[in-house]
Amino acid sequence: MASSSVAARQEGQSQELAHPLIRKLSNFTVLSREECAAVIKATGKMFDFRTGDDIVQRGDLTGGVQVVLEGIACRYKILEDGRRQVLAYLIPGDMCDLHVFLLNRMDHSIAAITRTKVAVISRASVLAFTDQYPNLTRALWWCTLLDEAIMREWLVNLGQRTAYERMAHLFCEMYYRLGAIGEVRDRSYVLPLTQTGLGDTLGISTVHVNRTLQDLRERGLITFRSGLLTVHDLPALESAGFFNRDYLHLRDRDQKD
Amino acid sequence: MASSSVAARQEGQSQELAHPLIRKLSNFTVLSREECAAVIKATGKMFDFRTGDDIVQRGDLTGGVQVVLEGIACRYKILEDGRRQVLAYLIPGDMCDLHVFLLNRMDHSIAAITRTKVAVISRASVLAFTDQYPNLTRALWWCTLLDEAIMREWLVNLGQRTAYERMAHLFCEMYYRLGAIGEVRDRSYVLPLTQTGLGDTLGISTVHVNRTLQDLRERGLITFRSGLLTVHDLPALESAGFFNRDYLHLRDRDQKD
DNA sequence: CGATCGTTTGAGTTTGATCAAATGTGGTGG
DNA sequence: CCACCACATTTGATCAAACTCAAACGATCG
Repeated sequence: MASSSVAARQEGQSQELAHPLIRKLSNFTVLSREECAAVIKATGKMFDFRTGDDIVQRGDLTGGVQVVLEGIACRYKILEDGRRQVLAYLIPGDMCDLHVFLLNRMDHSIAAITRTKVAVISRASVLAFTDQYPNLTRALWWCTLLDEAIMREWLVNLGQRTAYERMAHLFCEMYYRLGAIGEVRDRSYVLPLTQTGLGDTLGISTVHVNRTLQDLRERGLITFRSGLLTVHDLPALESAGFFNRDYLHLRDRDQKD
Repeated sequence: MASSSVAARQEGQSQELAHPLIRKLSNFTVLSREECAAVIKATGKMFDFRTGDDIVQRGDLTGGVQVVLEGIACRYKILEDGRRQVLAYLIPGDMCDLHVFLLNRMDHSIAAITRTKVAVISRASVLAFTDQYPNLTRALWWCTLLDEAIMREWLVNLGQRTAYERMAHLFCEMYYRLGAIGEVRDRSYVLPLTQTGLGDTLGISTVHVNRTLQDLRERGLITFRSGLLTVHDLPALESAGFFNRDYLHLRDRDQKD
């Protein structure tokens, strides 16, 4: 269903706005026609990944920036003994590895959690951006700062909140992030995670995920069935998770509910 | 003692290397004489903060970048009900708020945990950097990517590791970060935290911090007295914390122990 | 020399993990 | 269409990690 909505946008609107990255960068600045063209021109080969495939692996050389066009992916790290922590979810418009500049190798992996379409922008193109398009560079930089803001909130989540609060918070966050790219319909969005995946995200065991989900459901806040999350009472969910959307730095137009 | 070592460096070396920010940026690239001069020229008024003072507060307008010259500070967020999570430690050379570009307001606060000296680089100067010095811009950007890498590891810490492992991991991280700027002597470094502060960092209660510290001490890995942390057995501490320094992206010259 | 703040210890409680097993559910092939 | 398999969810029982509360003890400082 994600793909059908992208198709709809591509028919109805200009190429610029159909490009998820340009839409994302436009949240921060107004890109000139030239800058948009540069982004589109730099967008190279496209790749498809199946559910579960690694898009980038720890230790890989960072060759360029991969932009998610469709689907959802996640960053994660695995400890020697198998424990796994999800670090972020990537939705259309997000970049996998603006780490091109950081050392040569990825210090974590990224996996597709649905069928995911990715476009590559070469390292050379990004370097060229920084040389020629200061405004575009700032917009890209802004993306990394936004990622950071989200990670800070996740730190608070894992460090201070209870399992119940964490889960409520995560569901609120995804509601707003996906809402901002038009992927929320009827107070519902696609969240193709298993309970194990949720556990690896929230730092709790699968069993406890299950009980916490039941708790949220019994209180009438959400339902989560076969990868579809429905929010029945957003204000209640937000207060359950101590959620405050400021950190997402959404533009006003995205903030209406 | 931090301040005396800075003074020593300033006498013995060129002004460029004495500037903590230039030293930090030099980890990523070679700055030209002109770029160094631009950084030094942009370094404006200096401010002193006492232990416990807020350097920046949540909601503040971001006016410019503040660089830590001496001392240690921490980023933190507080929930409505008082729970507090430390998000990062800032040591000399680190920047408080490269968030100048992100929305106007800080979404978290920064506090001095020792007497801290800070220099301000105006927003205009940073914008000018991005217009005129692509190489310098990339170096600044790299700093935010490094911050991100550290935050990712903290996420793993809070999400997956036990209290004992978390603490071991944190002590390893600070050992290497402070070591890279010459602040480790005799396997010891200044870590001016209370047990409450450690708890807010590691997501555990003060009481549990105390017991975990005792545990680490009894096993002969560290001692932590009056703000001085001594590492008695670094390899053991690293394996206790599942620590792998790759994520710090240290240069080889810093990696010797 | 109180007063304040930080550390330490003990006892009881809670949260969440682990282990084990039962119960869906969706797909595949006969 | 059914049997079967793999995988995910749900439930119960037990256990361990970490929290809370309470109190004592130790520094440090005006």
